[in-house]
Amino acid sequence: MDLIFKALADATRREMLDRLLEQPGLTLGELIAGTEMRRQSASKHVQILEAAGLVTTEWQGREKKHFLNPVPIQEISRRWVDKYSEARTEAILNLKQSLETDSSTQKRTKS
Amino acid sequence: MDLIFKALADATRREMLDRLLEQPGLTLGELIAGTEMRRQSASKHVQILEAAGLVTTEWQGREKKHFLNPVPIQEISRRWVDKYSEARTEAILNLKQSLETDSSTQKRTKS
DNA sequence: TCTATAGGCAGCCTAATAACTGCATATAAA
DNA sequence: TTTATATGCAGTTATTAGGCTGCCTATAGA
Repeated sequence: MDLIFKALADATRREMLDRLLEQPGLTLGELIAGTEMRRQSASKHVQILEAAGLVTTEWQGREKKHFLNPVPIQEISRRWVDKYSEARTEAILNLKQSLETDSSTQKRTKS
Repeated sequence: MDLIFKALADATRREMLDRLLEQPGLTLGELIAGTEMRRQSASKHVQILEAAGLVTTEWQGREKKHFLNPVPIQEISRRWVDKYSEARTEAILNLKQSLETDSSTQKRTKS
């Protein structure tokens, strides 16, 4: 799971996933088209995405086609995000409680 | 959005969120109880979580209570994860396609 | 066969992270 | 009022991350 979160932490990599969502099968060269990035940098990003299972690849001759694999994202969503959804109601209750609490507890103007 | 992904990229911070999910209102001292981490390190993590909107705080006297805010996680899920869910069917089709493609395209044994 | 193209791998450099120490401030309790 | 506790802020250091250059291999096409 850590690999997935780490992979998603970088905006460049999220953009790559977006592009692969729109256009499955892009090659490395196509992925960097229109960007300032060097091929080698993009290659490292792809490695990280592959290690996280977010991208699969397929060689066709000398070209390497890249495909998005949405499954890990969905697993994170199902196994991790969902438990926080259940907390929503409780969180709102907490908030209400704080608001109802005497506002004199809000000292320490510093920070 | 970047702040949220960055905040979630660190396992220590995800553990903090887990603890705040289970026990809302923990203080900084309570948060580091049982860990090897120094208070100052935890404080920085909390700052990052606060900046991402994942944690809200409330002063009570000299104590600072911490609360999980699950909303940003849900927004990410709704606005970002969901679009990848729609890709699932298509991704499976892509996979099928690759499998059906002549396997002789799988050269380059290296790497 | 020769040349151009697609990509991998290694190494280097810089910036961002995450941990720590030391010191300061605010509140609580004796 | 004095002391202990809860936290903040600044600065240092080590590790990680992301980008680049240089060079190598493999395939495609003339």
